[in-house]
Amino acid sequence: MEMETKYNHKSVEEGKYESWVYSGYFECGHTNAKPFTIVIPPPNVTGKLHLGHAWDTTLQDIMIRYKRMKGFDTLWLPGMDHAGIATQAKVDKKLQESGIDPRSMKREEWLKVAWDWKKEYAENIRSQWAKLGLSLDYRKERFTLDEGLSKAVRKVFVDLYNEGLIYRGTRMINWDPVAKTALSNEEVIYKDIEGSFYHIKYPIVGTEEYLEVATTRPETMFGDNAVAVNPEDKRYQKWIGKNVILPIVNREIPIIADPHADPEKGTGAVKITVNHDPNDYEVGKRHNLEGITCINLDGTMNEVALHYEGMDRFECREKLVEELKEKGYLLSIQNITHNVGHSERTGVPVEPMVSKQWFVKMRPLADKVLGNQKDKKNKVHFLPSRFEKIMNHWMEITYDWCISRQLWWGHQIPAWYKDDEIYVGMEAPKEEGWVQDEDVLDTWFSSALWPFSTLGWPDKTKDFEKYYPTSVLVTGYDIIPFWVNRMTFQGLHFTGQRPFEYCYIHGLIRDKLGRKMSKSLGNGVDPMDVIEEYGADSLRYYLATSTAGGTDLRYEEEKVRSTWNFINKIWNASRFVLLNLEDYQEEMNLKDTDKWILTRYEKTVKDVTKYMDKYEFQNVGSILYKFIWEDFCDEYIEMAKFSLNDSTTKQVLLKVLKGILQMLHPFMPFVTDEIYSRLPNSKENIMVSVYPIYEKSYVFESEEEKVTDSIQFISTFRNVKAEHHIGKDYSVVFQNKEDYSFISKRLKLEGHIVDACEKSIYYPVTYKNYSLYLYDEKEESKEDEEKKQKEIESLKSSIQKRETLLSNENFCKKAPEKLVEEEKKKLELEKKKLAELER
RNA sequence: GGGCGUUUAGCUCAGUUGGUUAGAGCAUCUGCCUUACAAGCAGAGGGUCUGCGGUUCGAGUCCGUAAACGCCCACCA
Repeated sequence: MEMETKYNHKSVEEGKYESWVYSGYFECGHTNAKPFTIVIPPPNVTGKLHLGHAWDTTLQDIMIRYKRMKGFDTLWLPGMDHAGIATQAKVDKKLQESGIDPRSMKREEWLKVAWDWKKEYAENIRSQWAKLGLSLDYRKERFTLDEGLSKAVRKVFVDLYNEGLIYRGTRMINWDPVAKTALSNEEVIYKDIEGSFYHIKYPIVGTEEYLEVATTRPETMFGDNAVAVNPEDKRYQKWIGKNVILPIVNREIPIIADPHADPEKGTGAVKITVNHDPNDYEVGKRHNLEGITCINLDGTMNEVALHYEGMDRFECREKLVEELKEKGYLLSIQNITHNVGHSERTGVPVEPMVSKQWFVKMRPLADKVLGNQKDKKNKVHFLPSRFEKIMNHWMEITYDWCISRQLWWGHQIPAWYKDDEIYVGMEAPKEEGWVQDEDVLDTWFSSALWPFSTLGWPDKTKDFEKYYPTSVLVTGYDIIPFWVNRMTFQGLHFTGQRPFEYCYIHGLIRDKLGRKMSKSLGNGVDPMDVIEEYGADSLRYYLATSTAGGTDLRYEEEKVRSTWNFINKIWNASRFVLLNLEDYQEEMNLKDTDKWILTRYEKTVKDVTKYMDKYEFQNVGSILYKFIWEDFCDEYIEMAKFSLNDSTTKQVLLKVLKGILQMLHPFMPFVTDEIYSRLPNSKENIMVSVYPIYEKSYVFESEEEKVTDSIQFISTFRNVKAEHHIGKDYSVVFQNKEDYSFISKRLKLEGHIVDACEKSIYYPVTYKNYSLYLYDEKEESKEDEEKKQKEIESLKSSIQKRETLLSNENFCKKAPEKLVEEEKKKLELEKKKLAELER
């Protein structure tokens, strides 16, 4: 079938993915070669993939496709994450919208709904992966709640518990009052918000005086245990040990001395609410204060808050301030901007709460990572390397990880209770009367095991033996604390090895103005829409080559369009080659121009391979773009038009085109497959063809230079001709006996060449050994003379600069000889040109 | 407060270990329908590489310093 005259991404991409999957090309285990493994960062089963996913997965697909063509046994393992809080929130919302109160359901009933949800969204995600062309081995697909992965989770929990690295305890934790669950520190996002600083009068018992206490959270005063002042603070020293009366509540609490009170902040006297503030909790421990809880788990006030019982915490704040004002306790209100922790998932301000939860003791695990990172051979290598610091810093300051979540969607904690006894084990105890912990584990607890749990661990499977540790992990820098760090310590602890050799970090996708893409701004771009308009190949190439590693990417549709143009260029160049391929023969009799393109091609193969091995796709992109568009299309194809009957030309065209397609294939799998399949003798599919290998026997330095010089001369000629607006009436006189046949053909000089010309207006065109005079047939203008003078001036100054440089002894002594020689040559050339101009 | 990143053409970005006249896409200007491609071809204009100081024969690149913007961590009564 003939190729269409324009690249049509829809018809090219149609049906290809299905045939790839069917053919089994994506499956690992075809060879005994060295394995190359990537586990996909499992997307959450909460929605559609966004551009960030498209970027992240494209990078991985490029690595996998490259390594596959390089002969590795590649495994790219797909999977998805149950995403505890996020999914539960979505399922709940859906139920509520249909008039059902999710919490009135039985756990089992609710889970059934959640699994249906999961199924639907997993299908959707798979179809998006297909659109992107990802070469995933679906036989190995995993889900974080799979039986196998659950087993790994239980094993890790039980082992850590037995080693004393998991414990249950009452601590102050971050509480999400909407999701009604505990959170880890990483799930709390601090945001600057406008707030008020309320100055409240706390009367001192037995006096007429009072302490002025400033707080941003007056509603917590029902739980106040004390007022703290700094022991060094002269203003308050006399009151230490006395009591104050809590307004409204009318409860006496002591004035204590504690360094936590900062004399510079607020009034220097700070109310201590042991159960509702992390710092106060520490103060409480130091002073043996019994905490008083005044807020319920759903964010409403409890009975301690007297007549505010049942009221939402923020409404209570408002009403309470009014009451304080009425009763004369409110001294002033100051407007301030302060940082308040919000739940990453529900977005509401978190409530510090004292609660019994499960924790992972982090110190020993983190130390193991820090130790391993000192081992250059076995550490996780970050790309770019600076991101290692982020992980190491986290390991240094990390503290115990709260892993229990009061949710239904997740791995239920493998702990059973009977009276005061606790049993932790892989399975429920056999005796009667044991009740399993209702809570589930933090989603990241199972994600942390992903690189090995997906390969069958803790069983000693063949996959685990062969494909672990994985080769590269690809993710955004925002996920380092949540995931990369935790995979690293769990991997080291349980497998004794790093979970991945390299950790390739990319940035975030932003909109054209540099803003994060978000639902609230409405600036999100659906990758499926982009694929519809420009094709997956355009999107992939754009995403992979537009930015250097680790930096953010501003999405620009114009650039995707420009990539489409590039593919259209490749399409048409291929069309040209294929249209001229009849009578194709297997003999090679290389001309200079063939040697020129082959030399450049080999250099391209060498450089591209170098950068592919370093995963520097931006560099690969620019090298390929330049080679394909400029060298292959603009020059070689144009040259080839003069020798299309030559079998060698055809063969060179084919050889270079084939290599181009192969090097582009990891970036644009669909269109390269389409064109490659049309090439003669392409028996195998491009994705399992052998990646081009640098061949020195096709490098011809002197011929390359010779042809490059003529190309430079051609370009100089066109430049002069265009600069002086010379139309079709002109004559040329060659100044020496070089071979101009090739140049004449490219410039279509035939009919313009004369032996000599009488006209006085002429322009010298000189490049290296080539030199001719260009005569314009129209009259000389003043403008032309000015231009000529300008050129003379700039030549003179350039000559001067070079002479100064060359007369510098240090330069001649210290600079590389080659550079000095080149400078000398250039100087001579310029002098020659100047002489021509001034003749 | 600690750390990191960015700052290069009108816009978005490259620029490998210091070495010709700092590159690309888009945009702009000029001339071309030259049959692979007008979503193209051939040319052109546009940058004191954020400022200052230093090392060097030579600095966008290395060192120091200042600024602007952004991010992370910690603190945040």
